[in-house]
Amino acid sequence: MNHNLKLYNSYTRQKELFESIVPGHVGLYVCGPTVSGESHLGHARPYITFDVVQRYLKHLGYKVRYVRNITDAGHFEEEGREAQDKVSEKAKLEKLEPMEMVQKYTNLFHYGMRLFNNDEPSIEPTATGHIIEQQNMIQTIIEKGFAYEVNGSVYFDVAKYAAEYPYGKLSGRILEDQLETTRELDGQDEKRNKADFALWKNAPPEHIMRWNSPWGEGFPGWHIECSAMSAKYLGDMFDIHGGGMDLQFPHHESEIAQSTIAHGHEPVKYWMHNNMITINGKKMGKSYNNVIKLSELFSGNHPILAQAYHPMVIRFYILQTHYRSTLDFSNEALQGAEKAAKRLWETYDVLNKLAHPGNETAADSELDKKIATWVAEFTEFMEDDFNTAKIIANMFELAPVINSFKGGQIQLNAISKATFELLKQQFAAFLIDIMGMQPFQGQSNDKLDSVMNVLIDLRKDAKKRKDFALSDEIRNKLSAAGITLKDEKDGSMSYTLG
RNA sequence: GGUCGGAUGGCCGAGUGGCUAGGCUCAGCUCUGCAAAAGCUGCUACAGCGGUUCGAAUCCGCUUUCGACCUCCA
Repeated sequence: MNHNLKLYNSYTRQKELFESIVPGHVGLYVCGPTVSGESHLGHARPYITFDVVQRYLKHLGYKVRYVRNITDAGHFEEEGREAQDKVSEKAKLEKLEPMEMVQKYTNLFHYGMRLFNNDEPSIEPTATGHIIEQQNMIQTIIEKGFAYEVNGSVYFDVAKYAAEYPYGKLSGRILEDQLETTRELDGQDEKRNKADFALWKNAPPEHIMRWNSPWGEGFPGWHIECSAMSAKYLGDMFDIHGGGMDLQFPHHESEIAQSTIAHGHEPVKYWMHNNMITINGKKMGKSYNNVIKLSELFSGNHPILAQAYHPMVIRFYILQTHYRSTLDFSNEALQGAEKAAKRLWETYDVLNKLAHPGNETAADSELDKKIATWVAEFTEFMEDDFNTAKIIANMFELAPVINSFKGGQIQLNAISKATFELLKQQFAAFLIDIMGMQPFQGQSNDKLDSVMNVLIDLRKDAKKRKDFALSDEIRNKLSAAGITLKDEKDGSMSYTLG
């Protein structure tokens, strides 16, 4: 593979040259959603971020197997309280079958992903569909002596693990701190150490989701699903594991520990973590009760929202910032992103309609060189840890030039045919194929086109007769209907929807 | 309390030891019957205090301040 892709590995805390384990192939695992509720703006970030990652890897020529799970078993545990299953608990409240609710939120999630124009993962495994795999993995860990069973539950022995392996390396924490902060055990506690985490939980009688196991009826612990499913579909050592930074500990740290024992080595070559979306400086998340759901975002139906935002505006807004920086939500920021995204898209349209005269040498070699540089930097920036923010900045450097070609301020022969073709091809490749942008204004169609042509002819005629009252009326009424008419320099007229 | 990461102009945001990031907003101009769009021009920056350096917003230290994780979280 001919590239110089560097990505920031959270595990080593530095940018590393990407080299796939199997030449020509990439295994990518991204922690998917827990479908016990509707996805919100915060969830959009990892899935858009890693969509671009897998798009770029494909662009480089890799065959990518992209696995993104659906957590539908809802196996969470809460310290100091009886283990409970949030999925089944909420289902009772809503009087739905657990799987009915899981299905509903899974569908909503998929709907959102499609609107964002995220490619579908190659495999989207569910936790409930891989109970056997999870049990097998737990069994292996028990056999190797790193897990113990108590009253139908199985726990991972973190202290024993940490004696031999660097537990806490990914999240940068020291186990001693965790072990020392022993809190009072409230009788219920079965763990040998506070830091131990559940691989399998015994299900209390009221628990709806339950499966048979060698340890009795129960349900899998939180972390084991990702380890079991990634190993099944990507092998016990795969290239990239992605997810939100908030999953680094304990989720990903535990994945490393489990897999290391089960397979005898670490499971992942490169760990990638996206930063959070914040609102008023605070992380958007259910614990803060400050989420804006995707459906609210698209409809504008939320007290904080000044308007509705198109999915492509959200995508652009997310890509305008580097994925490892926090990104603060505000109406102002979204509105800025909306204008910028529209202008960029229109520039792309303009570029597509330009016809180069065909000269081999550039009339303005300096401009020619500048353009070639800006275009070449698309690749350079992408390969520097997926810096889409800088790519977009370069596209805006190009925008005035492209528009000037159309406006006539700059002649197209200023640049060579080769440079023009490269510009056109790379602009499309990065904007459409790699960053995954698509048109976000209303799509026109043949019928609308013919209706509009009638109106445009009427207006042209009115203008010719200097009947500006009529020409303005046509334009104003269309504008009220959400259609914008533009008088082009050459006397023609064009229209845009929305 | 522990660990880690930020503080950039009206807003959002990139980034680097010396070279205009970019976008949005705002003002002026060109074009236009008028608009819109587009183009051109302009406007505010690198939290504070020290240090290293010929030179730091960029490296180091301290201070102030915000946040993330340590519990479910993308």
